[in-house]
Amino acid sequence: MNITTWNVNSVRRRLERVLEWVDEHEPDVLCLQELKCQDAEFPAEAFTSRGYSCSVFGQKAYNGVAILSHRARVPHSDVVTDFPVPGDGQARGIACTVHPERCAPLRLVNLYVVNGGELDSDKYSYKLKWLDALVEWVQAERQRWAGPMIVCGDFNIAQADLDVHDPKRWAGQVLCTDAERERLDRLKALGFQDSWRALHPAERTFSWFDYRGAGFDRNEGLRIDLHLVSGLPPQGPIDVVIDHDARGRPESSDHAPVTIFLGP
DNA sequence: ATGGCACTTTCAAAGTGA
Repeated sequence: MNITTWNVNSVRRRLERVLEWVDEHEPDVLCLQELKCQDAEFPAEAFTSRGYSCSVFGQKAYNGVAILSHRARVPHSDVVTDFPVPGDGQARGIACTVHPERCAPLRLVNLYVVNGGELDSDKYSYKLKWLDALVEWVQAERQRWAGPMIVCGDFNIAQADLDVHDPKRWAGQVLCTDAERERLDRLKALGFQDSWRALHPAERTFSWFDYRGAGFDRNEGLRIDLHLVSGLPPQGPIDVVIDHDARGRPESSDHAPVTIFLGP
């Protein structure tokens, strides 16, 4: 069983790249962020014809999240959207239960965390408020659901300096502030572990690279796309892969797809 | 301090991203 998270930076603009990747990797579950389209514009047919069912929470021009799962191998159910701040007009959260053939059902949360703009902006204060609401929401969800849970997505927070190509340059900048990191710490304190970091305790690798300044070619980026896992079987994730090949292709998203592999 | 690049809206300059 595997679950991919990928900020695609416009699903319509990126459709060929995404389908190419799906055909190559045949993921069981695909969590997308930054669709940048409304539900009706989501290219569902391209995915349903490949065997996936699509749950979409879209928005015009900005944000937008979706969970796709292979309907034969891993059907999904019990979809909820519009959290953790219901009615804010920002499509940033979608959750469901996935039902793998040979493991226990798993609650899956797909997030596009607020970016935050500049430190002195309303966007940044909203990001902190949104993260506070997220901690509350996940805590409640954890109480509703006793089984394994994964919270994945584009977190727009580099948790530690080891997740940053140039920590001095990024010190105190949005995505790296203590206030954001403190909220991510509180989320993890609910019983979640950053699966990639748990498997690679000292490695400096990134999931996002700026289009500007040839960030990818210079390996200058941030690791902000995560799978936080809770209540998995003792052996935990078998592997987590950040697909730099996909990021390096022409007309790619500025984020790489990140996939967690769970047994069996 | 600023721009670099990419995307969307609705046709062109501005807002957003990270």
